[in-house]
Amino acid sequence: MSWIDQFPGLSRLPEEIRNYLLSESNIVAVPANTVIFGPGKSPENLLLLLEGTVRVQQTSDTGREIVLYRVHAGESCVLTTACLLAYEDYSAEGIAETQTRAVAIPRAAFDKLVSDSVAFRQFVFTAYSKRITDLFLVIEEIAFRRLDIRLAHKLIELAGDGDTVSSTHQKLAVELGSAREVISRQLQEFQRRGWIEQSRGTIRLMDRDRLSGLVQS
Amino acid sequence: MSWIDQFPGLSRLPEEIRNYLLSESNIVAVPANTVIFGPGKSPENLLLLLEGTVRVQQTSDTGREIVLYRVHAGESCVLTTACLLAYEDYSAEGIAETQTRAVAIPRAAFDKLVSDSVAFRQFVFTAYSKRITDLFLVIEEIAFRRLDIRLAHKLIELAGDGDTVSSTHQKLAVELGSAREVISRQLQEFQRRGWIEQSRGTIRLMDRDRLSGLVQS
DNA sequence: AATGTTTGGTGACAAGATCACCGAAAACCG
DNA sequence: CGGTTTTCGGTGATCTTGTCACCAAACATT
Repeated sequence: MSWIDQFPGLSRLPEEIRNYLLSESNIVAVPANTVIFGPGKSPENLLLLLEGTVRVQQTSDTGREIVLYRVHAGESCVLTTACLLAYEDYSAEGIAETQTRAVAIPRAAFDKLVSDSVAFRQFVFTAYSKRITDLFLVIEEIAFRRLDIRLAHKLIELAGDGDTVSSTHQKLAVELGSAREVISRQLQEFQRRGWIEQSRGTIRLMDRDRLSGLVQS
Repeated sequence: MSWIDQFPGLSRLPEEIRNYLLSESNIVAVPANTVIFGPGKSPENLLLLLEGTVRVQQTSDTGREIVLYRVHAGESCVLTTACLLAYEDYSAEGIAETQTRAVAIPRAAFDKLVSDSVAFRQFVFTAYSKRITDLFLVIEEIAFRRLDIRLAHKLIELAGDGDTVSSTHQKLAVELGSAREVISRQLQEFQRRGWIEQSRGTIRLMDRDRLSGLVQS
C-alpha cells in the first residue's frame, strides 16, 4: 500500500510505471500558510496532494484578491505545471492553507510518465479537464450570479456538515472576489432575516434551508 | 511546405512524426457562424486553425453571454480537447467567426503523438499554458477592472490598424460580459468627449490616444 | 491597565445591471 | 415601390455592487 492508491486515476498504472513513479518522486511536507508558487516563484515539480489543501488565488494591482480554486488531498496542481512551462509572468499564487504533505514529481519524470503511460496521460488530462471547467464556472459566477446567492452558497459550502463558518468578512470577500463592506452588509441582511448569527470571526447558520432556497432561485 | 510550418511549435518535429501527423490528420473547412462544439456537441478532434478564428464563449442560464477567448490561425483548441475528456456538462461553446480551415487530429492520433514526441508534448502543454493564463486574465478583468477601461481597450483591439469597429452594442456587451444598455451609455460618454463617432453598427475611433490614455490609468 | 491591531459597522456616493419601454434604421417581402 | 417586421440603439427608474472615509468594539500585546 503506497500513496499511489490515494489517487484513483493512478491506481491502474502498470507495475513498472508505478515503480518508476515511486522511485522518481519524493514526499514533501509544507507548513500552513506557505506560498508554494507565485509570481517569481515557479514550481519545479508537479505536486500531488496527500494531505491538506492548497488555495490558488489572484491579486489585482489595486490590491483586491479572488480565490480561483482549491486543490484538495487526492488532487494535483496540474495547471501550475502548465503555467510554468511558458508564461512566467502570471500572477496567480498557490498557498498551503493547512499543514500539507504532497508528492513532488520532477519535470523530467513527469515528461517521461506522460510519454510512457496511457493511464498517466489520462490522469493528467482528466485533471486538466476538471480544473478548466471549474475555471469556466468561476467566470460564470463572477460575471452573472448575484452576490447574495454566491455568498449563501459559499457559507453552506464552508459550513460542511456542521453549522458554523470560521472566517472573517474580509476572507469571505476574497473567496468571492468582492469587497469587505459588501459582504458585511449582506451578512447583516441574512442576520436580520434570522438565517445566520454572527460573532467576531464566526458565522453560525441558523436556517440552512432558506439559505439554500436562495441559492436555488 | 506543408501546413505544419504554419505552427511554430510543430516545425521542429522529427521527420517521422511529421509524416505520421500528416497522414493521420485531415483538413476540414467550416463556414462562418458554425457552432463547432458546445453543450451536447463535443468535438472528437483536436483542431489546429489554419485560417479564420474561433470564438469560445459561455452562456448563463439568464441568457447573458461572455467571450472567454479566441483561437486564431496558427493556434489550437487544446482546452476543448481536455474538456471533452471527462466533464461533458460544460457550457462553453466554440463558434467559427469567419470561414475557417483547420487540421483535425483524431483523439487516438493525438494520444499517440503526445506519447511519441517530446516536441509535440511541448507544443500541447505550451498551448495549454497560454490559454490558462489568458483565462486568469479574463477573470482578473471581469472581477477588478472598470468597464470603461475594458471597453476602451476592446475598441482599440477590435479597430486593429484601422480606426473603425464594426460591431453592435450588443456584441460588445457579450465581449465584455456586460449588458447592452451599459455599453450604449458608455459609448455615448466616449462620443460626448469626442473620442469616438457612432453610426448604426459601426464605431469610428476619433481620438485613439485619449482612449488608450484611459486604458493606462 | 495602556496600547496597538484586527475586525466589523456606517453613510455617502459612483458604477454597473436590470426592467420596461420607445423610436429610428435596416431588411424583408408581396 | 410601400408596407411590415426585425434589429439596433436610447432613456428613465430602480436595484445591486463597489469605493472611500471614518469609526467603534473586540482582541492581542506588553
